Amino acid sequence: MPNDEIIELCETTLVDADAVAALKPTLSSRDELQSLADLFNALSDSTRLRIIEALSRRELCVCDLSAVLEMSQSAISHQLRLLRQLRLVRHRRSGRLVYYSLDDQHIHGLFAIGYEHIREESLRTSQSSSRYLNSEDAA
Amino acid sequence: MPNDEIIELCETTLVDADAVAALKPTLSSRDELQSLADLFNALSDSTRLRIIEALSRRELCVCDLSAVLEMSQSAISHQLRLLRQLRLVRHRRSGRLVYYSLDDQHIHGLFAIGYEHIREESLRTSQSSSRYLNSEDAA
DNA sequence: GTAATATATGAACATATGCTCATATGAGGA
DNA sequence: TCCTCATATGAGCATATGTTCATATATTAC
Repeated sequence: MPNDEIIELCETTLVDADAVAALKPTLSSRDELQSLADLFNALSDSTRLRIIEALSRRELCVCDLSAVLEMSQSAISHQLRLLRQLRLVRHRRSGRLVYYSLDDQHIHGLFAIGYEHIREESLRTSQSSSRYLNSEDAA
Repeated sequence: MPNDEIIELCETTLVDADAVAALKPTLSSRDELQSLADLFNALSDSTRLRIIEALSRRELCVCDLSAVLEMSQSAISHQLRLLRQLRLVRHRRSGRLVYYSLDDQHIHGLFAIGYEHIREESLRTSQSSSRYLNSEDAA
């Protein structure tokens, strides 16, 4: 692939050129960060999170998942495909049924930390409504 | 808001009706999972991850961030707005410059776990290419 | 073999998203 | 005041995404 086209972004002024130069080589590669982004992207949709939470409790076949989420079988299957491709779920066939289960221990950790964030965030916003700080950006 | 419209999804057959009925009330609310999804969504784009990683090293003004990422000031500003609204970054004004920094300890944990996943995943895929399992879903 | 059923998948559609471009805002210096 | 510069933001556009609908595939029962 044709890498490194000439980038002309010299519109910007540097405030701390040394810091910028020192920082750049220490950052992760774009590929790595893209993979990370793909992982988080799998968790960025509430339907997929609902699927993941349900599967974290027990293995389920597609039709039961469909019933749990009250969504169409097709919608569930499409999302399962995505989760499968990212290796976040595992599947096994049993006759006509296909059972899905979680295939990643990291997900529990990500959920746990995510929940901490949500909880503290709801605290923060309820505080800031009765306080003088950060009246902006509350959208 | 008009909640609970009549949902008719009885197209699906239940395999384990008891399990489904038992599982449903134990799951998180849709609002909670939507908030979680919003958080992960903020991390689901590589530009934003690059911004977050840079800010995790040091506070930066917009123009230096722009230089570090080699992207336009406008693109960076738009993404910073999103991160600000989600309270993931903090900003302070200094004359004409605006300095941004990370405003969330959870992000480090999310990054760490995410990286573990990536690393193991790259192991798994390099293994499976020389093995007989999982020839499918390798996309 | 055929029929029935569980799941997978392609196409289509509406909506969301990330960038660019042009411009607005806000602060400092003349 | 007027000008300059750093940042913010709205509009527009191209692409991505989540769902539905129709249909394909795979397995069991007959």
